[in-house]
Amino acid sequence: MSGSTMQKRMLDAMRPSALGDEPVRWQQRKSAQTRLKMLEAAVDCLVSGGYAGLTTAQVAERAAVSRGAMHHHFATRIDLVAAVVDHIFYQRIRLFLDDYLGTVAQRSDVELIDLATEAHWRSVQTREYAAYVELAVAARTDPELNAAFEPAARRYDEVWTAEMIESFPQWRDQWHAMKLGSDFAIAVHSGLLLHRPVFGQERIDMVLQLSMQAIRALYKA
Amino acid sequence: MSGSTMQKRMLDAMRPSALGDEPVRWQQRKSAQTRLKMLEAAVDCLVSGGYAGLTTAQVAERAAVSRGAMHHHFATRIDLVAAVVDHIFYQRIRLFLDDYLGTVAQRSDVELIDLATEAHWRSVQTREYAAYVELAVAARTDPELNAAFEPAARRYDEVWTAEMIESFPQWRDQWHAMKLGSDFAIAVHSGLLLHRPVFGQERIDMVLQLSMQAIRALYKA
DNA sequence: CAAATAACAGGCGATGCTGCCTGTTTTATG
DNA sequence: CATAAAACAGGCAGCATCGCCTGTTATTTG
Repeated sequence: MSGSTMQKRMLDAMRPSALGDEPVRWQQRKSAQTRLKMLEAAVDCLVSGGYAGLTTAQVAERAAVSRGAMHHHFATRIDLVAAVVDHIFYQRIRLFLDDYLGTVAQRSDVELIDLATEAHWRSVQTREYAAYVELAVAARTDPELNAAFEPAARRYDEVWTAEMIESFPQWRDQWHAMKLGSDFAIAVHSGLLLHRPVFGQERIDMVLQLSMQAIRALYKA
Repeated sequence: MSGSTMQKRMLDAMRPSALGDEPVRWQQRKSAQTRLKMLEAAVDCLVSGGYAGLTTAQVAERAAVSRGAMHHHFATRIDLVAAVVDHIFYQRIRLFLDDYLGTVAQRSDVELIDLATEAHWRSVQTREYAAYVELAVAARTDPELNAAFEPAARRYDEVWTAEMIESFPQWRDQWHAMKLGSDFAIAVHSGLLLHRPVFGQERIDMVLQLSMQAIRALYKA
């Protein structure tokens, strides 16, 4: 299984429906470009102001587009939010793969788990993950957001699981352990991120080390 | 070290300055009662509507007090928020101790770690922890809130650490390991809470089991 | 080249929140 | 009992945001 095949399959599975084939018309290209500019501005708003800071006026200002253009692409705020949700999950997959696949060349099987775990820890420190956390937390108390968020989150989880089974056929007989290790890493890393301001780097590193030991022990058993 | 002594010491360390000695005047008692009613209403708002849902109007309505009474006790919204922060940390300590100390009677030393870990997992499933998460996440993007939250969070962490050393003198020589286990449990549990809607109970239980093994292994080493 | 359509610009009223303000009632004090 | 002070009630202006609306420009198509 080549890295590029894996990358293509996962990205296809998570690609927002709005991003179909590459358009040829100038208008459509410009439109898609403006749309992307607004989505990136929305991520900026999420990171700097949280879900409450994701307002149509703020996004329009950051993206340097008029409120009219905003309304043309996203009729209501929740339409924008739904697009941002898809965009964030897509970017999370894309950025993780870019990072991880750049490290796996010429490595042995056992090293891959460590590399994947380390890549995951790096991935939670990105602005995209910060935006994801804002959405995930806000979705717990906002039914409209949750209606867009939870299905996307479930699909992301399914793609993640399926890919793990496909990409590591050598461990197919113990994929339950792989899934457990993945869930474990996800929980530890996001929890560490939440408590980072209080814990500080030193205690973070200690917990990361302990977690890695637990994951390695899981594969030996 | 008796449980009640430990309980008193920790609660004293985290008690909000507003809660001094028990007042005797009717007015002051009524005032403190109203104040508490507003703080509890604020927690309700946090849990059901997130930090953005913590508005002065909503809190006043839930607490069934006028906006004038609200303003009398908390001149500005941020004053209310700061009081809520202290209230939440105090309640977290109080509820955890109520739970944990109710389970430690007649138990051996090694069991205490398991019991404390289980009590901690229960504590993150309370409405008070849900409110804490809302505040912790919002504090990352709201400087005013962070100015009230981070000092309180650090103090909570210090009280927690100091108490661990005081309460388990038999393991004083390996308190670094204890601290690491505590940090680890905190990270795993809060991370699991965030991903609970996607993971589901079964995978949650698996990760909890794996985490407990890692903690036990930590104490054997 | 003309008609149609897509992309974009900006304004308006409604809504909800905040801070402040002026009264009213209840309790404490000399 | 009179006065002060605390606790509480409710209203009003300022501000930001949202959804919707009417124009304007640029591109496509017959």
